[in-house]
Amino acid sequence: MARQDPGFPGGIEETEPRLDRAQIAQAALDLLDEHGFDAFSMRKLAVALDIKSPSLYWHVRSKDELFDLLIDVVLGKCRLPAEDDRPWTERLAGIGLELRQVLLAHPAATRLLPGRVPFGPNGLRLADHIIGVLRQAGFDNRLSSYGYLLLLFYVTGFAGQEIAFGKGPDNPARLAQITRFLRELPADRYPHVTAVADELTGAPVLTRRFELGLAGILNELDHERRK
Amino acid sequence: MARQDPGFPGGIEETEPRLDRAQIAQAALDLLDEHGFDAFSMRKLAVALDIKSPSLYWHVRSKDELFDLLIDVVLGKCRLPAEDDRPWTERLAGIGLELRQVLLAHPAATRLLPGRVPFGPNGLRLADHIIGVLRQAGFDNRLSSYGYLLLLFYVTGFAGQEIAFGKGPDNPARLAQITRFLRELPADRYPHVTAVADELTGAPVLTRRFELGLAGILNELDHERRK
DNA sequence: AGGGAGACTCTAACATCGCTAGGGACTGCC
DNA sequence: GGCAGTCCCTAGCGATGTTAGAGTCTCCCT
Repeated sequence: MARQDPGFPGGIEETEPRLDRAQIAQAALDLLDEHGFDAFSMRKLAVALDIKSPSLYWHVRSKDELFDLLIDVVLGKCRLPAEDDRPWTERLAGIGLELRQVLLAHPAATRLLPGRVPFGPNGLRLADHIIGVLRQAGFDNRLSSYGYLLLLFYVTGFAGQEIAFGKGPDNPARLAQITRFLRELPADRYPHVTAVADELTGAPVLTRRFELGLAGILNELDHERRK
Repeated sequence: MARQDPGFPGGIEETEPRLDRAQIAQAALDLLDEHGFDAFSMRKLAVALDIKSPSLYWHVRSKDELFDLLIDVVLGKCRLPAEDDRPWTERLAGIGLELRQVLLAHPAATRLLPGRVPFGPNGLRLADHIIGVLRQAGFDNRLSSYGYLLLLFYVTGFAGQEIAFGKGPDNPARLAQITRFLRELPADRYPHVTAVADELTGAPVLTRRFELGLAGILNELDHERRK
């Protein structure tokens, strides 16, 4: 009989110390990091684990479930600071930056996040932490859940697009390709794009932009509370 | 010899009225809309077009390039209002809402957007419009490009996650599944998540939350200019 | 009129993929 | 001794993205 796991994909395991699921997910993440998303397959993962590919399916229901586990491994790398007395905006901004950095460190895995609900054990721990910060700051349940989703959506969306633009730790070639493309555009048809082409792809780091939008979201959340 | 297209994927075609690329992309979008992402394949697309699958490769370099074209078709559905005298924040907020709505109307296609640079003809038209609004409002080139990327990243990220949570036009079942899962969580381990579980998945529409974050981003952009 | 160059499609096939069926070996418990 | 569970295997199915290469049709140039 196949090994069981709870009803929700990527969900909680009732007996924690399952040896192999963690190992498999980690190996998959390593493969993804090293060779990229397109080069990944269950068969290659099996080779990396010195196993035949069908054996994987005793531990994991499907490739998709593996990806859920893998996302949770990534989220587990997010360090959550212990409770402190900084203002909540500062604490959440820190978490946002941390999450973005973790995602950027695993570009191939980040491509899997959109379209998934990150509610494995580590994802839930992250969610609980964020919602906890908001509730302790005096937000009601409704606004706390707003805040969590906004933060999550913003960070994953930003990081995902950031990777697409080639601003992962690697891949400056991709950025150069985009820049060249934008420069060669007909200026009469896209006057504004061509005018700002260098600024669009220029700055090698988007951190400033990221912080800008993040601060805006947190401010707005604050205003909403005072209303 | 294979049909040519410019160096950048999803880029501009030099002679506009290519008959079949548009038809193929539209048919692919229809297939995606109707049967979802996982059910899509080049062979099925060929059947839908009453063609054998290898013939597709005369028009399109690869499945990936097809996806680029397809994204651009979706972005083309974004209606851009003619120039008016509303304040720039209002104009951009309108575009953001419009873009989100267009993406939500094509959930399967939206899953393709993260990880891609949306610089087909329609994507560029959209970019030029947004950057144009900002520049006319007095933003310099740097902040205008900031603003465009922020808006784009935020909207695509939000819509993508929104779809993941099952809040597309369809799929209330998915949402119910998540709610049930959250309710059954151990409250001692995830006290905050379980406390706000109903609020997290409750409201059937996220528009309010979307607008909240969007307003925050635009406000922050405004502050940045005044500095 | 003839010929050649595309444009567009086809058949055939390759390598790879996710995944299932079914069975063997090992362990520990009644 | 046997039963149940755990974990891995071999074999193979059906589907996928893509390439090779040849066929047909149209149109233009001489």
